[in-house]
Amino acid sequence: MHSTLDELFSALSDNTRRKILIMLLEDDMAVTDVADPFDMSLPAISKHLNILSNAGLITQEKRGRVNWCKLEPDGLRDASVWMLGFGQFDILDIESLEKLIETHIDLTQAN
Amino acid sequence: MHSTLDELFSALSDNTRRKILIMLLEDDMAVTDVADPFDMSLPAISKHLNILSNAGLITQEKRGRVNWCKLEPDGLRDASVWMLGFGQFDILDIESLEKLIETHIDLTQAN
DNA sequence: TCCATATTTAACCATATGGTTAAATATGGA
DNA sequence: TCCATATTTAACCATATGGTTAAATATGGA
Repeated sequence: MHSTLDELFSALSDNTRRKILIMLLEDDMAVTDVADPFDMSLPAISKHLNILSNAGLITQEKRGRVNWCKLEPDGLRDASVWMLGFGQFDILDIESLEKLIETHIDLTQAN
Repeated sequence: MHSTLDELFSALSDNTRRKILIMLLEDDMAVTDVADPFDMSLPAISKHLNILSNAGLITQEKRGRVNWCKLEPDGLRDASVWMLGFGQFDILDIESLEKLIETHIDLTQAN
């Protein structure tokens, strides 16, 4: 639950783990299916998934033999907050931020 | 120059380095002054500064005996872009984003 | 010229990280 | 009951990381 910024940024610092996060953006996945596209052993993937869990970026839920992995929506929050707090957010151009907000408002009103 | 996301997130995953970045937000600093608040040897700080440099988060400029460290304004860009691309930006509440934009616009018009 | 100051380099060390293979564990299903 | 499937655990390994102290280097200034 209470993962540190160290754990968060450290979890994000590996390309395999970032790819896994992107995959989980699509849908929840079983460990074996997460491992499939990688040229790497199952235990290695299992370890990566543990690291992502401990960082609070995913959750895992065992149903039967299958351990389902799903993205934790708030996982990136603390990292984003740190970066915002860092005050360097002018790095993102305002237009794309405004678009993001419009999109968000549209979605909000649609619900 | 071309630092990878691995290097970037990895550089951010250490609290000493994050503190150094925050310090440099205030002003450029000499290596010795950066080291001052930390209970750590100068060579250790020197290594941290190298890691930050390689990640593109700071630049160093030697003038005389003194190596001046300064924040690289675009350093966090790639990390932010990845996080935005990840599409999880609803994690930040819209109001604070809007405030950020207003502030930015104010600053822009003031210039 | 010679000492002080600022910083890096070298050599080292303990622990962490990211991978492996082999074995163990747990559940599903014939 | 017994085999297959899904996954983790254990033991191991090479390399990376974050720290240390001692020595080297380079510049400034009396």
